[in-house]
Amino acid sequence: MKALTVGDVARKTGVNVATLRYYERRGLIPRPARTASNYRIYTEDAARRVLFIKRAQALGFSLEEIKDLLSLKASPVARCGEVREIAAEKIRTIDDKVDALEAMRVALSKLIAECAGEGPVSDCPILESLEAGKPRDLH
Amino acid sequence: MKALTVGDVARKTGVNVATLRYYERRGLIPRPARTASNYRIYTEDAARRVLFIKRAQALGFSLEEIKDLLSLKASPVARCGEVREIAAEKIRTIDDKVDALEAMRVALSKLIAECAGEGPVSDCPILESLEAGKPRDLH
DNA sequence: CTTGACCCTAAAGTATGGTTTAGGGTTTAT
DNA sequence: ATAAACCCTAAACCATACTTTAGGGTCAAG
Repeated sequence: MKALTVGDVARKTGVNVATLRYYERRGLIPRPARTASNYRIYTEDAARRVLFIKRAQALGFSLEEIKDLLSLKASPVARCGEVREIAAEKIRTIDDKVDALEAMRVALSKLIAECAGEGPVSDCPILESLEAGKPRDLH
Repeated sequence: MKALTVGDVARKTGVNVATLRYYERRGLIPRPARTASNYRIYTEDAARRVLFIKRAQALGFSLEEIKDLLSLKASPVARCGEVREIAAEKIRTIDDKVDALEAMRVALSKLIAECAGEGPVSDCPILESLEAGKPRDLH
């Protein structure tokens, strides 16, 4: 396998070189070998690992969770069920976020529906409903 | 109207006293009058304003956006349509977030469906799909 | 008159995921 | 041999919304 510089890995994976060094500090990618002049030397494996990280991020995993996923992946005794449970838990937190956003959406839609969009803000039903003493059924 | 200390307002609104001082620094609530010993003296109005802020936050508005809403509210020339437009724009960003979360959810569900939850992680389809060279139809 | 509950300020810390800066070597092409 | 393009480190900075800490006054009850 051929040697890659930090810039090569950055280009291959689409991340900033500073980000690669940051991932290394965070323990998400192993410390690579170094040249005599102290330059990092990566293998293709490192680039693959960065892509793993990016994909997991796209699925909503935090760097800490990805770190857990990676150590699970490297563990000889870990069971597939553990990974599945992490994914299932992530779905639950996604659902919670969606529910919260939907509630906001519904509340905002109601307010907009009440607002003709005309007249001064002193008559604005949206602002009015945000004021104390007039708690509409926003929840 | 009777005078309220920062602690009174905190209790009435359910926020931390440090948060009230923070809102003041951020320009979300006006600087209140002070006693001879430099204690903040609030009116009921201030408490109402804090509740406005909390409600707007619950609808997904950031402190900066709430600041805009508050100045619009105080403006004699502002039109109700401006508030409506801000709310409409907020709905659009909420929808974008929901869409992104739904996409994650779908992708994770597919992965979980593929995983029997048994066997070592070396055979885990979830981890496999996150690896390079095996980009399933996650999007 | 002392003690505990409150108040004050400025500054630093928390969490998340990076990016930017400062200051300084190395490698590559011309 | 020199300039551009890269590499290195440590530390600071960005956004968001607060909380915590440190060090120090004030007020009400007993």
